[in-house]
Amino acid sequence: MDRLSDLNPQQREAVTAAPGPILVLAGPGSGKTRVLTYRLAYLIQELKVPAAEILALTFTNKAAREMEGRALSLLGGSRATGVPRLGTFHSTFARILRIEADRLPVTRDFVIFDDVDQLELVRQSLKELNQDPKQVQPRRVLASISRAKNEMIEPQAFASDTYFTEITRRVYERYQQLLLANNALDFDDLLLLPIQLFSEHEATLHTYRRRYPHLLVDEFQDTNTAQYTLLRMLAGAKPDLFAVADPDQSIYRWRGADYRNVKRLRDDFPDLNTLLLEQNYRSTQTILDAAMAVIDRQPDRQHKQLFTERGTGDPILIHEAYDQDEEGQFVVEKISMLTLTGEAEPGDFAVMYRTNAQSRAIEEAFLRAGLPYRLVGAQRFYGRKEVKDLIAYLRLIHNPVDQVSLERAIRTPPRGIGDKTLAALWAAADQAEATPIDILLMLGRGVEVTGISARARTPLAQFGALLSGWLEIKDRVLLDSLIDRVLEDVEYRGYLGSDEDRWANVMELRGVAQEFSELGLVEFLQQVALVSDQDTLTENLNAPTLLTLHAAKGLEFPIVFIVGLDEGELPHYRSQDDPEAMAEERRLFYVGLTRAQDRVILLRAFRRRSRGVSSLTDPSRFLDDLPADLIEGDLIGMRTPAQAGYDRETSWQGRVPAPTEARFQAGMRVIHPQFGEGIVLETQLEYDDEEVTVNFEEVGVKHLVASMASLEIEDP
DNA sequence: ATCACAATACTTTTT
DNA sequence: GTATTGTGAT
Repeated sequence: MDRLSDLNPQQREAVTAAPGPILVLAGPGSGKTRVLTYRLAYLIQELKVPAAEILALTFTNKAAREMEGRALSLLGGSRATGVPRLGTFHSTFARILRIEADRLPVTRDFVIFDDVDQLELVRQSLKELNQDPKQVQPRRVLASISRAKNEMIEPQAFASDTYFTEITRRVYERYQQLLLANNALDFDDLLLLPIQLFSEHEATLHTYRRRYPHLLVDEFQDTNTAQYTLLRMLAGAKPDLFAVADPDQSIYRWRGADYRNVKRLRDDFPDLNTLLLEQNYRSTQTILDAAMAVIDRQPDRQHKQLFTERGTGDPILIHEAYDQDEEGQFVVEKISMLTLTGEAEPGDFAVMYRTNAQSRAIEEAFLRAGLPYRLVGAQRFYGRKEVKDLIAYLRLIHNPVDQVSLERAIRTPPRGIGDKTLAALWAAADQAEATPIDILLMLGRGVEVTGISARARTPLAQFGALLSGWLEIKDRVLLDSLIDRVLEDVEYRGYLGSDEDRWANVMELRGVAQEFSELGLVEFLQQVALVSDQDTLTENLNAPTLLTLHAAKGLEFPIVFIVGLDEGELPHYRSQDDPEAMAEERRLFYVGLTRAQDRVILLRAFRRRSRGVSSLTDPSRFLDDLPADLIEGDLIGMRTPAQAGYDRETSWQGRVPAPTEARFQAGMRVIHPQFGEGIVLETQLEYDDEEVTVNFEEVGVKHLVASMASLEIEDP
């Protein structure tokens, strides 16, 4: 292969390794995706493997598409041997399930339930079990069920040692029944069912083993038990398996990902060929040193010496803003400055945060400045009400036993059908041993149905008539015409009123449907369920990108801002008492740092608003791990002992009464052990403390808490 | 009986 | 700031 000279010796060794079980342990920015793509091309061009025998699995659609693009350009026009199969775990096995639907408890028209639909089923199950949704949180139950499914634990095997787990076990059982009754699968089923299928029908497993003797896996450290099991099944005893992994970038533990699968792979394949990629092609040495300092604090971890030939580069800038609004303002100002001086383009910047909710303050800063930005994810397009409404109609038309969609569609827009009418409809369906859809269609034709009152009949019959019209044309007209007809029939535009934004979303979805006209409703609905908007990054806009640290994995930017480096935010407070979760927060910070090519700018806010209340924050513990010689900025030595504040607030005796009078006054000269002398600009009494703004001669304006910052009034 | 609006509780990360 | 539940008007 002529392009092999593009690679360094380590990369070349990996790409040209003899077929067999191969694990490439790679650091960030070491060209993982590149190696994976070259391997794909190498198999086809040098080893003459028919492309159709290669199955490449990724976690995101973005990664799959990127690989596809790179591979195509690498292979040129030589695709005579077919096309490699490239896709996410979920979409790949969803496809296989449709092919093998005869052996499944669902038909090949099954729909995929997203988290909102799943939650609906959990609520329904809880109601049937006479559980108060206030006492047993549906979200918790669902999370617990999902965890079990990722670990391949069936309802019967689910351990129920507490009241909560017993409830969960029963809900789990009922939830599975409801899914099947709706002819639906959830995300976890897309992996679980293939496992069941393969273990029950060995011949089928062998068919797929023969079809794809060559496996490629990206981000192997993110596999969960179900995914690992599937890989092992497909791999067989003597596999050609090429996996790339970076355990330090494992950030999906909450989704069942287990980086220990890397170790399991070693145990399961004793002849595993493990290769290392340590040279980094992305970042400056300063950034790598900082990142290593952060990740080396992790216990039980093999040290990786990351190195680059890019030189030292700029120090890492740390800034403490007053609150989240000022944090956003600082980001925007910094970007404007660096763009104006010509040091960078708007598209060179990324702003990363722990939670989607944090994007708001940043967005507002951009909006105030009148500057454009790109937002990844956040308010998910497919999660919007208007979008879900339309999808509910389409799902109902495609799969009439989908009761979750029926309930949603029949209620929106409001047409005089409420709880009582629906209850009557379900009851009538039960009695007639038919589906609610059958009853609706009958009513639509003017047939009398016992159990349906005169009052309920009119709106139900009207809806039934509309439905029968849609079912009749669904196979004859193109997808976008079907959508137009539905929207028109239910007067959806009128329902939205003058909300142009929401109508625009509906039209955008119609636009996506238009692209799927050829492929049809099944493919469209699957796409809608499995493709998240995390993947829909508009490439052509030259503007800063706003995204979560999770969404940032696999990407790189010249200049990276990470905001919200406060205790409770990053690390997130939900990870506080679980060491494994805390370790993951650290890896998340590591991932963020290593996205940067040239510069990293870290921000934290002294005061932060969450849940409506504004409170003071402590700087993130991760800031302490950055070597002093790599950083510059105004936070150095600022970290306050977190416990000092806690002790006072939680003990009864030592409770400090709220100061009734400010000790400091504007204009006073004060002295601070670290910051030196300064003048008080402003003071403010805050529930049990005094907040002082001081302009220090040496270090500029600082916000301090009087009781904690040993601030002294200077004698005149 | 249904629907709009107000009050209330809750808030990680994503296929 | 948002999802869910409760209440009062139609």
